Amino acid sequence: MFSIGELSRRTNVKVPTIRYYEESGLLDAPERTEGNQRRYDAVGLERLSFIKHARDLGFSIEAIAALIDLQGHPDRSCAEANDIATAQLSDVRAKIKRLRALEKELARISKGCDGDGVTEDCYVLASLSDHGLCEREH
Amino acid sequence: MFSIGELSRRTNVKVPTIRYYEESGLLDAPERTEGNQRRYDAVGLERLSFIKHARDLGFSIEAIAALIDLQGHPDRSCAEANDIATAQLSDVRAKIKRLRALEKELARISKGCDGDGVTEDCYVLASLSDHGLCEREH
DNA sequence: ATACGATCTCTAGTGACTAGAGGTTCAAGA
DNA sequence: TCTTGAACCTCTAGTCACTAGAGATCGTAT
Ligand SMILES: [Zn+2]
Ligand SMILES: [Zn+2]
Ligand SMILES: [Zn+2]
Ligand SMILES: [Zn+2]
Repeated sequence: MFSIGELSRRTNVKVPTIRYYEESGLLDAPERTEGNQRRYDAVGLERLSFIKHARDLGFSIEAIAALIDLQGHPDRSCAEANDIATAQLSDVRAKIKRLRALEKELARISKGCDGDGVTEDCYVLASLSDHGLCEREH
Repeated sequence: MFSIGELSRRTNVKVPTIRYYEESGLLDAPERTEGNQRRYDAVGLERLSFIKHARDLGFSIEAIAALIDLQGHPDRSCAEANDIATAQLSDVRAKIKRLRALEKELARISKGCDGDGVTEDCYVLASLSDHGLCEREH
């Protein structure tokens, strides 16, 4: 049995975030001391580690709630878990694609200015004013 | 002179977003009709196009405000504009790097599950429970 | 017994919008 | 000129995943 601060230290999840997860329904409300302080056990620690890892991989709170729900039904098909992971992967890939397009344009834009001129002639400002200078869509 | 709806159509920025930009100080408050409706001119259109383009490239409202301020002083050095663009490029690159690490782990995780088993044996759920299965940090 | 760090609840703020309520104005057609 | 209805107005609240702070209480070590 350990306090919320101890749980925080063991998982690298901040105390207010742990309370937020409880309020959001991701974490079960733990036991309390007589003085109303939360006390966790190994199950709580494992659960929070799962949540932390999933958040680090970019899953939304909603997706994590669904995954936790699945975990609670060990004999159900895991198709939905697979769907959630696949959707997350697609999402990440879409973000990468978009960011790569931005990277190309930004590299071009920042290369066009050495920071030595005046703003009137600045290629950064000119580029932002005119998408026609961009080499592709973004 | 045209309405906010017309400005919205020409820039592909939604009407409430235009009002939000005005409230945030990015757009000057335009003239109003006797009945209190906003009326824009070419200058407003140009300004909003600039903002839209910068937002599409991922610049924050705050950065855009700084860039607009620089635009208003044509004879000042453009070093700051260059700094802002460079910082944005670094930011995008850092995001790409992180997302690529996530992509690798997520690809491994979702490949390890074909969605045919039960959740008890699911590699997706096992991987989320145990960061030790990950091949690298993320 | 006292001190003091940790914990409690509650409210509000972040960024960049988006949605909705309830009311007013504009412009086109009759 | 009148009427209709789309477009406009302001204001509040909601989104996501936290983060910050106030003010009060608790737990534990000395
Ligand atoms: Zn420059
Ligand atoms: Zn562009
Ligand atoms: Zn599976
Ligand atoms: Zn991992």
